[in-house]
Amino acid sequence: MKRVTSIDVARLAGVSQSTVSRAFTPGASISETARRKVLQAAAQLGYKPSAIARSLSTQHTNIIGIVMGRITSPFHPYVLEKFIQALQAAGRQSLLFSTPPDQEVDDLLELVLQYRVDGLVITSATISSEMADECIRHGAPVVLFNRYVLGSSVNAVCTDNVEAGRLVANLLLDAGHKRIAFIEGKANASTNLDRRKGFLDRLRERGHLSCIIEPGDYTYEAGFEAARRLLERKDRPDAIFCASDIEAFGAMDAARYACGLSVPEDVSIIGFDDLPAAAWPSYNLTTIRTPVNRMIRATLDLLFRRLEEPDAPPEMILIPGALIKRESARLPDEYVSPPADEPMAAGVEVW
Amino acid sequence: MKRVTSIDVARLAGVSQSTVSRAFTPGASISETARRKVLQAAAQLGYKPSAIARSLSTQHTNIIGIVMGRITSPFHPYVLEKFIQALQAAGRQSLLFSTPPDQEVDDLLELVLQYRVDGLVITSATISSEMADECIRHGAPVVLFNRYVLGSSVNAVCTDNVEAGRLVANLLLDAGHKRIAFIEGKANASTNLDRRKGFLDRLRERGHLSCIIEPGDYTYEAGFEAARRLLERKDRPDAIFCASDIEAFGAMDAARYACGLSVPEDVSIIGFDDLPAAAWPSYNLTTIRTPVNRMIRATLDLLFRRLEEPDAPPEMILIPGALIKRESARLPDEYVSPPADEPMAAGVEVW
DNA sequence: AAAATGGTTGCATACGTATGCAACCGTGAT
DNA sequence: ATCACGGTTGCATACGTATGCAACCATTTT
Repeated sequence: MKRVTSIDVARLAGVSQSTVSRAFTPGASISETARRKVLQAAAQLGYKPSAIARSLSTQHTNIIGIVMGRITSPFHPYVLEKFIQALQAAGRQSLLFSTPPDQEVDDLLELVLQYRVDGLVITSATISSEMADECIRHGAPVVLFNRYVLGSSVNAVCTDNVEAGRLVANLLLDAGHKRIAFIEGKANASTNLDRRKGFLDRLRERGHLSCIIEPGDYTYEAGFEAARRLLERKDRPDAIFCASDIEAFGAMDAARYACGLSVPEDVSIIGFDDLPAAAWPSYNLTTIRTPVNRMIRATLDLLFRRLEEPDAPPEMILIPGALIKRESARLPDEYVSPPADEPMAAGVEVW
Repeated sequence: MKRVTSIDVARLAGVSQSTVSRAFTPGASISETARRKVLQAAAQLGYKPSAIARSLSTQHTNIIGIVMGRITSPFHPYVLEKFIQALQAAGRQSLLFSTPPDQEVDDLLELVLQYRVDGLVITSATISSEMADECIRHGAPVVLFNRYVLGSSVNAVCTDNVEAGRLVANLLLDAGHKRIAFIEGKANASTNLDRRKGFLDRLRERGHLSCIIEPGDYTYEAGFEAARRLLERKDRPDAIFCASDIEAFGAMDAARYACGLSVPEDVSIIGFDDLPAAAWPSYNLTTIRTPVNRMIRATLDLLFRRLEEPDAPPEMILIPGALIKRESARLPDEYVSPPADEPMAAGVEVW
């Protein structure tokens, strides 16, 4: 099973290897007749140029590395699909990595860099500024998606989680809720931390000092159990802000099926993300929509700009979320949300 | 920004380039002292071996191509995550492609092969035997996941959709349902076709000739609308088999919130897949569990065997699904399902 | 002491493509 | 007819690593 190379094609077409190469290089200096001869010979032999050899020669691979924490987390598949298809459309390939529970991102980076990726998108995982610099030094600019590094030494695109947390605090207080609780996401995820911080800060600023905090981990089960614990207390909360929709679903099911309560009559529940299921009548969840599409666009835009100019100073782009008002929470009527991003949907054009 | 190569390291360490190469090749013939010298020099220079150059030299890339129809389809993210992590653990990388709505798999294959992948997993998309042979000829064995090619000329791992369809037919008839309907998945997906075929064939074999078929496309919205149409008929069905869980969720919501019916008192609903949400109390869906974990294991196993022996005759592996009995359907008590695969969960070890 | 053995090392080359450079060709201008 | 010029082509080399082969060394065997 001998591999067919450009030399074989050249021989058959009666030209030099250079000419074969040029026939496959758009914009190269080659006559139409030569190109036709070459392409015909190539087809006859079943020749496909080797991207590996080309990469070695040109010093770039056209490969973008994507490092994703957990692919199964809500809306990550959506992000991944949009990324991949946009990159494909831009003539680039995606080398995908997922950090297993026990592994650090830094170990993976070693591998990623060995494959000489042209650039790198890291989703829902952080890297140190030093590692980012190391990537730059190896010629691969990095953009963080949904994470950022304080001091802004790394390119990053992120939801404004703090501001969104503050918004929810305002809304719940404005609607007259008295006993307010928060169900956390994964303990030290920056998204969770920021949402909590904005929420608690704003509550405190408005003189509401007691907020019960239940631990969670961005799963349905955690939301269910946390809500059950909350709703079985004697000082049962009348409003629960969940750090994610998926936990909010668990919380609603706990309220209804484990505690026999009504939502929002007995307790208001607010989520975060606006997953497609949030619109299903079973939940009809009031939630903060993460501006995924805008984030994806911003990330690709930033990445492509950095591919051109790797040494430009890092940018950090913060995009606001927006409230999507449905039926799971009592909220003031007068509030109107600023225009939200499009919802997650197959047809959305990101690039 | 000069790239640091093995030659630079060799110079600093006072050895030959070959020795540097060997220091990074497990099992190569090199003394402990030399290896240490090299590794130290490499660390000092920030050297990382180039996987590209290595690939060119060794004639294999350690890259597996993964072609996935829609990443956002139910349980695909799960499959992808398991694949990626298992491949990573086996020291291989994943080049991921997703077929956009308008593109054919065959065009993508061209690209995939240019990157000289060592092997190829294709999920929820089919390729012709000719293309599979072409891949083999280029040194990349192919395994289809969740699809197969008739005539069994391509390696494939698949749920036994026909048999599962027959099972559901039996169960619904045994429970005494009279007006039975089927909500389809994506029109010409083989999974949809096979489920329908098994279901209808078995109904017919048992003398039940009338089954209303509503079109669908594997989405919540389609399930919702299809069920609404069904349930507004004067000869309202008393049982609906949905080609997927996600459609079943839509169907249940339509029954409850659009038609004011009770499930399963007024209508039995059965799904397919056993998504995590099927176990949530809001749905509590009776469904056929797709044996994803077994399928993933079988696929990886088959792939790894073919990487060793690319020319072995193709295998087609069919894995049975199992009924997961919950509360959305009236079914005979006596039926006990054979042992099911583990449910989809983060902790499941696939490799 | 000589020879055989096994472990290390370096040399030279292969892997497949891209591209700078010089050579070449034909065309139109002078 | 000569020259300049732009478009094509081939030659030669670079890209960074792996590896067969021969040379080398230290150790053990005879």
